[in-house]
Parts: sequence; C-alpha cells; structure tokens
Amino acid sequence: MKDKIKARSVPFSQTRSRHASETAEDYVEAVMELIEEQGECRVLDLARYFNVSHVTVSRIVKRLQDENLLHSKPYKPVELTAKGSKLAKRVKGRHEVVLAFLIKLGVDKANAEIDSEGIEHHVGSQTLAAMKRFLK
Amino acid sequence: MKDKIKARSVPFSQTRSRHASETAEDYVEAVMELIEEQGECRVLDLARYFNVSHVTVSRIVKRLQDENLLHSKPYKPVELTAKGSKLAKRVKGRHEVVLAFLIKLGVDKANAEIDSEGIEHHVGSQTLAAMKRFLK
DNA sequence: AAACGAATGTAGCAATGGCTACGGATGATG
DNA sequence: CATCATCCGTAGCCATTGCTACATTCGTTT
Repeated sequence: MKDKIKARSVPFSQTRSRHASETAEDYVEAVMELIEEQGECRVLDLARYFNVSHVTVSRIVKRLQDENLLHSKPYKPVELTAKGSKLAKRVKGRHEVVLAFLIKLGVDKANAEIDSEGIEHHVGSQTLAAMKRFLK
Repeated sequence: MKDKIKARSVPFSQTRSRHASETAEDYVEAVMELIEEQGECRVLDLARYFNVSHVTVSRIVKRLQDENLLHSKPYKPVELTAKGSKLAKRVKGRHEVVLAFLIKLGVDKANAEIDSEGIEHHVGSQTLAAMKRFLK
C-alpha cells in the first residue's frame, strides 16, 4: 500500500543543490548591484551586504569561480563573467517582478522586500508570466 | 563610503537556520498528511515522500524530536507533539492558500504545486493576508 | 622605505542534510 | 517457534555555509 505515497512535487533529493543554486543567484545579483552602485565589488562589500563573515564570502566566491559565474584574482575586486552577468540580469528582472507584484497585491514595501527575496528563487516561468500579466 | 551598503532585508546570517526551519515545517506537514491518509507515519513513508534515504529522515526526526515537534520510540511510528501539530496546521493552511492563490492567478495545477512548495516558506503574515483577500 | 591599518586568504571547527554499508529489531509466515 | 523480509539505527563519508583565530598582502602615511 505504501506505493500510494505521493512523492513531493519538488523532490527533496535536490535540497542541497537547490540551496547552492539560490546562493549563486543571490551572489551574482549582489555583485551586479554593488558594481552598479560603487564601481567595484570587494569581498568585504559582499560580507556587509549579506551580513556574514568575509571568510564565508571568500569560499563561496571561489566556488562560483569554479562554476564560471565570477572571477577575481587574490586581493582584487570580484567581477562577473559573461555567464554570471547573464544570470544576474535574469535574476534581477525576476526579483523586480516579484517585488512589484507583491506591492500591487497590497503588501507594504518593507514586507514586500523581505518576502520577495525568499520567494523569487521559487518562481517558475509560468508563475512569473502570471505575475507579469497581473501587473498590467 | 562602505557604510552605504544596504544589508539585505533578509539577513543571510541566518541562512542555515532558515533552511533548518523550512525542513521542520516540511516534515511536520508531511507527518500530519501521512497520518491522515494512512493512519500512521513511518520513517520509510517519509523517505518515500521526500525521495531521500531513511537515514536522512531518521536523523532529521531525531533533531525535530529534540525541538519538541515530533516524538517516536525506536522502530515505532512518528507522531506529532502538541507543538508540532499546531505548527503543522499553520503550515498546511498557509500552503493551501498559496496553492489556491497561484491557481487563481492562472498558473496550471502542476506548476502551482511545484512553486507553492518553495514559496510557502517565505510568505509572511501580511503577504498571506493579501493572498486571502485576492481569493475572495 | 618602514610601519600601520584595512582587506583578504588559510586553517580548522560546528551544524545541516545528502549518501552507502552494515547490523539489529519487528512482525508475519511457514 | 524459527525464519525471513522489511524496517530502522549506527558508523562514517562528503558538500555547503556559518564561525573564530591567525597569517598575509595592499595601500597609505609618515
């Protein structure tokens, strides 16, 4: 009878890699934003942005470098690769849609900002399209 | 000038504990659902549900037991404590609202199920209220 | 050029959540 | 009541993301 158990729609087996992907999305988005705002993006800038130690940032930057999303030489600013830049633009666009959507739905700005940062990673293309329709 | 850096609305410092809380929410919800559907909830039922090994489930069940959300004796079914049951009901209610919301927004059922499972953990009380208003 | 402070890297620890492999417990069946 | 399949626990591995403490590099300022 146990074969009646419905597996989750989102298999948990991929929890760890899903979390890693979310981190990647958050980091490329932050790097793009920091470069836009102040010309360059240092490890410590990211540490302040995410409220973590520089050690955590530096390890994650190393991983994302291996994944060809970022590149940086020791003691140099962090930059986006072409691949990272493309991802960052997509993520930023999606983030803006989710934020605007929540605000139009009636959520105040502060809460919309908080929730949109968590929600954005789980918005599929169909849901994103539905949110865009709602915004018009 | 670096003090101009806006910290994220959702501090990253709590990433790990946030993930742990999401796991707790998913597990109590699953336990409640499995008990409703088949009378009891075994470790292997959860493993099938989440598509992970029984080892992973058993370790998480142990942690949630320490947090007073579940209880179970060795080789016995998993049960909810009062605290776990309360949390499960809240999570389930929120999940149902998010799912219904996405469907009403125009997302098809399959995608709504996938996205709602990711989104539900990041829906604050204000956003939840806004979704409920939209449903009426 | 030396020295100092800020930025970054490295070593090593903990918690969480994946896994395989193995062994013990339970319960059904002969 | 002995056996066997299923269920579950333990040992021990890896990856990710936190941390502190210490070492190194960079850039500025004497």
